[in-house]
Amino acid sequence: MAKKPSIEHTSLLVLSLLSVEDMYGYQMIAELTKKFDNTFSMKEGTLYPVLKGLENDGFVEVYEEKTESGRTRKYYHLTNKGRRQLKTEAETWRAYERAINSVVERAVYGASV
Amino acid sequence: MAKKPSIEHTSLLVLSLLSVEDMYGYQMIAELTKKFDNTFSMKEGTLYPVLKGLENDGFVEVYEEKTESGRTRKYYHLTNKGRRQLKTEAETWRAYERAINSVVERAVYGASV
DNA sequence: TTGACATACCTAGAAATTCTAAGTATAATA
DNA sequence: TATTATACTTAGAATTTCTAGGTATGTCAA
Repeated sequence: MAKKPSIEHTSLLVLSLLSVEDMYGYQMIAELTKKFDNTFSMKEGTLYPVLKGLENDGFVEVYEEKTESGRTRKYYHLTNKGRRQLKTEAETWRAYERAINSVVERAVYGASV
Repeated sequence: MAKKPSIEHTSLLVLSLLSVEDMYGYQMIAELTKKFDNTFSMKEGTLYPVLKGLENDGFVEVYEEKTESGRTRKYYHLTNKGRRQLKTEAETWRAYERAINSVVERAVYGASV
């Protein structure tokens, strides 16, 4: 249901996270794992290709930074174009959510014994 | 994000509709098209294979009925097993919805000119 | 009665997204 | 020094949905 491309949960989540602060991939997964407490989880094999796509579309910019320990991380920064995209995707999500709920809320769960 | 099989929007919507009354495929599409006013639409190529799957899983039962005009329709009836499945899928959907929203609601849309 | 259109259902193959299951490399720790 | 945690990457498979056809019947106008 609903053209897949119009929902795009992964990019919506990533753009939302990046609208607050710059983050690196592994950190996003940790953040989401916490919020989604065990129920759902974003896989690395899902995230990294999506990040590459967001970069290609100009929605995020990448820069490398070293920790004190010397480890290198790739930080992602939301561009203005990315922020507009976030707004669009968030609106699409909300419309989709409302539509699903308008059907699900009417559902009758009572056992029809 | 989120194992596809755990969301299953199409079956959630179908089971929800059938929890209220028996319906036939074409009717479900008409119903959903109305509720989703133009934003999303369930395609026949999506619905009918899903109905077949729900039948195989014992979530729905099929029977044929003729209209006064003579046209034959295949009506779908929700079984008790299907009703339990609906409950499960609705709970999964709500958990998923909450999780997504907990991230999206924190998003900052203000242009960072 | 013929053609056009709406209803009603079906299906194969493609497209899109996500997952699995590896792999590489470095830092921390035990 | 070996193991674990961090951090990123990728190929191929799995799953869901869409595209784009197809069949068949009933209605209605010309």
